[in-house]
Amino acid sequence: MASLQFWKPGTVGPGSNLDRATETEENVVSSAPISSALSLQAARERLPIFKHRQKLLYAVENHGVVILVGQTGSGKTTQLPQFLYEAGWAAEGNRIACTQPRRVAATSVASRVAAEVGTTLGDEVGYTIRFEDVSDKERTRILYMTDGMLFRETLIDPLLSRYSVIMIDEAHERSIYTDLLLGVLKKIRRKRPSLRLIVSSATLDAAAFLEYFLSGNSPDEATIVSLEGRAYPVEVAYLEEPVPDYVQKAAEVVWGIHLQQTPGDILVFLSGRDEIDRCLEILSELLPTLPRNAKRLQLLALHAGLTTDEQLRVFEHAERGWRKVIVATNIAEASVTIEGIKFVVDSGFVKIRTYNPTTAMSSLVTTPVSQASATQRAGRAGRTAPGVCYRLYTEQAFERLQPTTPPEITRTDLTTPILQLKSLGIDDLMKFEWVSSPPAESVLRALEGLVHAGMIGEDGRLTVIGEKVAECPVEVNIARMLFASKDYKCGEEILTIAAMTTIQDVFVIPEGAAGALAELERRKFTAEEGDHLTLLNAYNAFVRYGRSSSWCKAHALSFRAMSRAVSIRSQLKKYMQRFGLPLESCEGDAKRLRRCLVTGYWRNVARWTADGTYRAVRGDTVLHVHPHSVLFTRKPRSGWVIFHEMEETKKTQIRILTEIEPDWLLEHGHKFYDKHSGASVAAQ
DNA sequence: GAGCACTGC
Repeated sequence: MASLQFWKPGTVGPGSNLDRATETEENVVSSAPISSALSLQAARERLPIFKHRQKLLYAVENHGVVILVGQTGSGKTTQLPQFLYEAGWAAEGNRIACTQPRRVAATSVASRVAAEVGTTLGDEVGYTIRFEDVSDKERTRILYMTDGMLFRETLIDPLLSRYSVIMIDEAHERSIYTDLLLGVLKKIRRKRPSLRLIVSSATLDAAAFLEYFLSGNSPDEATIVSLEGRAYPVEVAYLEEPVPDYVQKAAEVVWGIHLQQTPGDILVFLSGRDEIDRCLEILSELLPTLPRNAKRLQLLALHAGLTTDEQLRVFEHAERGWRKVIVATNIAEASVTIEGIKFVVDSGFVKIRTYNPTTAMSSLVTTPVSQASATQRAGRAGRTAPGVCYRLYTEQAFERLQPTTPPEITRTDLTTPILQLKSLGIDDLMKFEWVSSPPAESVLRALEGLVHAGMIGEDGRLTVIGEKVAECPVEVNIARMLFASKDYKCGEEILTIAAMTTIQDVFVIPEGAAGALAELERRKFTAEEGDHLTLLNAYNAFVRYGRSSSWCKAHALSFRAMSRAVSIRSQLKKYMQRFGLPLESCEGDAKRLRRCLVTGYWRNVARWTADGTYRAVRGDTVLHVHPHSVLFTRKPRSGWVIFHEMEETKKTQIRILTEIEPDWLLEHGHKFYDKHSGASVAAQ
């Protein structure tokens, strides 16, 4: 059984100043009810950031870029935009923007600040996220938004002329849009020096951001301002010896903490759903051995695959005499904040998606976390009181971890980002000042793909269709399909399919017996042609039965995902109308519809083989059908399929398949060879 | 016969 004497202690985090300000957390979804603007104002002024007010305003006044180093709880996100507002930065029709990598953060912070300012949300203080614009064109002075939204705005207003100050929050997370925005903003600053930037970041990355903005500029272009945080100290304990099975060890450690009877909830970081289930299973087998007088242990899972209701359960307070243990994926590292966590158990692993430009394949692999990640995880134990973090690896192993996680831009398909940069008039990508350069191979492959798809001409400039597709918030191949629907007279259906393929986890298949029932429900939508038409059926049924959540529940569909599909569809519909693409129905002519699908997916073709797997026509890779596919159990009659995406996990899998006829590929002028017979099966 | 880390437009 777990015994904690093997641990070697150490400490991270700030000093133990327990005389703290009243809790007024930012970025917390479940915040306390708002009593009155007056008491909020009092709470506001107790925040540590108030001591730095003059220093901050001076820095913004005198430098183009301020790198702001401050921990969660310093109040930067809620207070700094207000300081700037009060200091007159939003005068004369100017706006102050603050970007967030996530939608919930943008909305929850905006509503908090609106309350502090004493205004209705959407008036002086507002937010803009995809599908929701709660702001006023004339009156909004402080605007919270997702970084993706602000990047999109640069496509319409390349100098972002409405804004006087732009604060890029959580920049250390290095989302792809954060990186693209920083690159574009550096360029904008040269053309419009009156624009001020604030880049908010964790300590580790501040120097890199400073160096980035100073490069090629005068020394007073950028400066660093540090704020003290308000987190509590977290004691860190390492294993003395590595363990072979960290899932087993995680369960043992949780059990050990629990038996010690020190109060406080436990948060465990594992890499995925499988591990979470296994860990919870081990713990539930131990439950009967719990001494009669001991506290009870409430076991909870937290990962993105759960329904909203299931996710919300982790926020409920444990009943008297119970302790919560939440076994989570990386979702609990930054996206979801749970109050009252006193113990963190960190496996030191995370699943990371990386893109290989050479094979055009992405892979999802369990990888050791970075030191920055491990520090962030540990910090989850010290939000409301001092805490302890148990790392399931040795201190030497921690020292060997890479300092930060590689930014998303270095491990993703750049097709869409590059199309958008081109649309911004950035034609020479080699001269673009990336915060972190993506691999040259990625840039080249993306350009090559864009030329193939007809988005970029031989001169390297955007084509007419390329200009339009750059505006569309979908992947390039999907956009191509939308445009081709005009020729195949199936705009209505392709629009639905485009929306459905961009959402994830449409079908909710629970564990155990309920899962088998859900599988049967799912089959009711099955189209024999494949998954694209099955998704179309599910969408049409959802709309026909009144878009109801109870209907979704009864048919194993995610109401959240389906509602999102409705929003995406109506957004894409506006683009189609703008581009003069007709919304005709194929009137049940599935063949026409499938031929249209080929216009988008002609690079994703696979051929069935006798052992039930497929071979990629490009690259000859062995491909496994994802178990959620309606073609998982069935051979396609023609033996040929197109697929939406492929991903390497333990095996290389393809998701969302549709059967096609090989000669339809002829229309795309691409040549494929049958590797076994050597015969050209489709040639121009 | 078997599986999907997390975001965002």
